[in-house]
Amino acid sequence: MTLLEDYVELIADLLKEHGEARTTDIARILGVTHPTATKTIARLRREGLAVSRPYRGVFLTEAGIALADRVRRRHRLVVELLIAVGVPQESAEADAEGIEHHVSDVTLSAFERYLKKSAAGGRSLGATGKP
Amino acid sequence: MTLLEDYVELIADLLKEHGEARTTDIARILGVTHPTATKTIARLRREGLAVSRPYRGVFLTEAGIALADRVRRRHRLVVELLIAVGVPQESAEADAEGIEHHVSDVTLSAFERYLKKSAAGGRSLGATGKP
DNA sequence: TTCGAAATATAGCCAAAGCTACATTTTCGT
DNA sequence: ACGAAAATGTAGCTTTGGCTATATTTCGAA
Ligand SMILES: [Mn+2]
Ligand SMILES: [Mn+2]
Ligand SMILES: [Mn+2]
Ligand SMILES: [Mn+2]
Repeated sequence: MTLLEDYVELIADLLKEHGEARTTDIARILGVTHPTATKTIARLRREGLAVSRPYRGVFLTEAGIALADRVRRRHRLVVELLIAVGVPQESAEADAEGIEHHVSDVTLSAFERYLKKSAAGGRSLGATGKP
Repeated sequence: MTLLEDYVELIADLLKEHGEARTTDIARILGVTHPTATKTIARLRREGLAVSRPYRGVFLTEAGIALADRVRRRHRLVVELLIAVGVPQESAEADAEGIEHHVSDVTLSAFERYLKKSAAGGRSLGATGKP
């Protein structure tokens, strides 16, 4: 289940890394068929998050860029939190993809505080191996 | 977004507490309209998780009960984990409702280990107030 | 330059989770 | 016992995220 937010995040990445974001690449990377990607891109346009012309790539609007930034930050914090409490990296990456979309701002702030604390003195908890 | 799993969990609770699970109560508690609840209950029947006869209540099959148990346990662990890392209780309860559906078994095991550890010696991290 | 491959577009279908509107059946109070 | 209120059922619509099949356009290699 790839949400609209994930498209925005990926498109921002592709634009930064390759200067372009093509439908085929988006579909392949997200593991969906290209009509599915096309339809979602149409929604991005409708909602003012992206612009695109037929047979040319997709580009983000200011609003799209802002959303991508927020989504990416939240994604990273969720992965880090999961790893910090001892979730194996692979599971953390996989589960974060779903979990991230249900993390409120309040919860995200708590994650940030926790990560700051555990980066400092929290040596006894989390992904430090077997007891 | 109330998933099938949440219906099963709630129906199990209602059956345990009141001996019956009525469509109206299910709908009211989940905050959906009754046709939505009815439709989901039909899916529960189709998938062998519940039985029901017109105008009588809903009951869970063995499979339904088993699912309810797993879902409830996972729900509780997610809430506890969130609280343990410092998420305010209200946000923990609210966000867990969405997060729970994306927590794999591996991640859930990690949550369990973490909670066991932090119950023992992890006094410096989590919901212990301001530093 | 041209033709085949790759990319893109479009049409039409599905399931889950939601809604409103309306019909029917139970239940309950008088 | 009866009628109104409550509960339940049903029809039909929406959105999001999927799919397959088919048409069209663009691109690249010979
Ligand atoms: Mn995601
Ligand atoms: Mn993500
Ligand atoms: Mn839930
Ligand atoms: Mn739940």
